[in-house]
Amino acid sequence: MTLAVNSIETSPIQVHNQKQEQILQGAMQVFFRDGYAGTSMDRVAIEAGVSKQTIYSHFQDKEGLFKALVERITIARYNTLFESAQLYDDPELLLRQLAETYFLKVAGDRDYLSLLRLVIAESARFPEMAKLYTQSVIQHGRQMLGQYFDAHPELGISDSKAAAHIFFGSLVSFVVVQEILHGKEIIPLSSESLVNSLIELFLARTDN
Amino acid sequence: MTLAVNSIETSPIQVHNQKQEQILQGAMQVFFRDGYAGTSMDRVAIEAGVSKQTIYSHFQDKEGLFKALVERITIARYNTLFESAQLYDDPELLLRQLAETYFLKVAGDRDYLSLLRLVIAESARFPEMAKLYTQSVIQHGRQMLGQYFDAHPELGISDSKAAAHIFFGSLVSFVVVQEILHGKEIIPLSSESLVNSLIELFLARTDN
DNA sequence: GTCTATACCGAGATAGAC
DNA sequence: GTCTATCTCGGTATAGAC
Repeated sequence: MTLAVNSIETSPIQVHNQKQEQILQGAMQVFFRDGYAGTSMDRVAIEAGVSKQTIYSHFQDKEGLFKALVERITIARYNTLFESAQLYDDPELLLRQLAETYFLKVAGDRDYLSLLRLVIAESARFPEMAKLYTQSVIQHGRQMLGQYFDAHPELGISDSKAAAHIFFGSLVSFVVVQEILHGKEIIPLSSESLVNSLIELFLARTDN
Repeated sequence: MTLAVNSIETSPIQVHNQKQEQILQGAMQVFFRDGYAGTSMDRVAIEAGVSKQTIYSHFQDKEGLFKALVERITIARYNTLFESAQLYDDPELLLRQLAETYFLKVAGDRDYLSLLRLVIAESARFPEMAKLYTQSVIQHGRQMLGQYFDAHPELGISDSKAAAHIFFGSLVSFVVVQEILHGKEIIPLSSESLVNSLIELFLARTDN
């Protein structure tokens, strides 16, 4: 019951979280590269710089570590995806900014790409994970843009939800095809020309 | 050097291909369900109804079996994806038929969905496989539709390649989100409303 | 050409020292 | 709480009988 007031050690809780963070950092590298089944706990231990037993003292088992990792990253990163996005009233400005934010934060970031690939890869084994991703990312974006379309009838969009899917779906499939499926080495297509064509399509009725 | 004219055995080549076909059928079930790293050769042998050694006599190793399987399915299935599609001159008919063909053959077929998921999942480990898929499926569709757009300037499409990506990308992402990422349990969206909205967008300039 | 049996290694998970 | 050492099982791949 002695109080170690002069101890230079950080508090137990701090140490706990620091270790967990360290483990998750290493786990991310390996899971993102090798997938769930391809990842060995030995490699995670090496990559994180801890022993295997330390991992098992912080997480129940391999599945628990994996779920904790993906949930953490999905929520942390995607809840802030469009937080910096200003809701311009001008449609062209808004659409352009949404697309540029998405390309900057997702297509340009290896970790985002790896997470997307991993969630798709494990969607059959871990359906809850896929649902969390869909809710955090897709639903969020679709609802926001759908509401915007509803508030701007001059765009002449009859089905705002479907239109929002088309907009974000074009961005997602661009990333999937060009970056993940190596499309940029086979069918070059710049993100700028995609965005310009999207603007052209969605604003066709206002230009006339 | 005797000719076994009365033999009731099938020819060696026949037997060879039959066994290979049998192995590939079993391998497909397991690889599609468990992914590359999650698949064991024992399970493939059980599923295919042969011994493990038989597999190794027909294919070099696990990697060779996997590559042979995916190449075979990708080429066989996707080269015939749009072969039945009639090239209607009317834009609405054409777009509608392309979308319906895609949904019928891809979204409605568990094997197509599994192949797409698998190719994405293994795109880092097997980039050549991803490139083959991109060439056989994406490039094929984009080129065909891009040429159609170029031949129909009345649609007012300035960038035919980007527009073709938007069209097919919306279909692909619909399948990825709704079917693979379990979106249909979270954000219901019918394929009909998607197609109608696509038509609305792409034909906006001809309606006026 | 196909089977059964086996070699050998690396996987996930745990015991026990400190 | 963290480490080293170890258990046990299932993995890929092969040897040898028929």
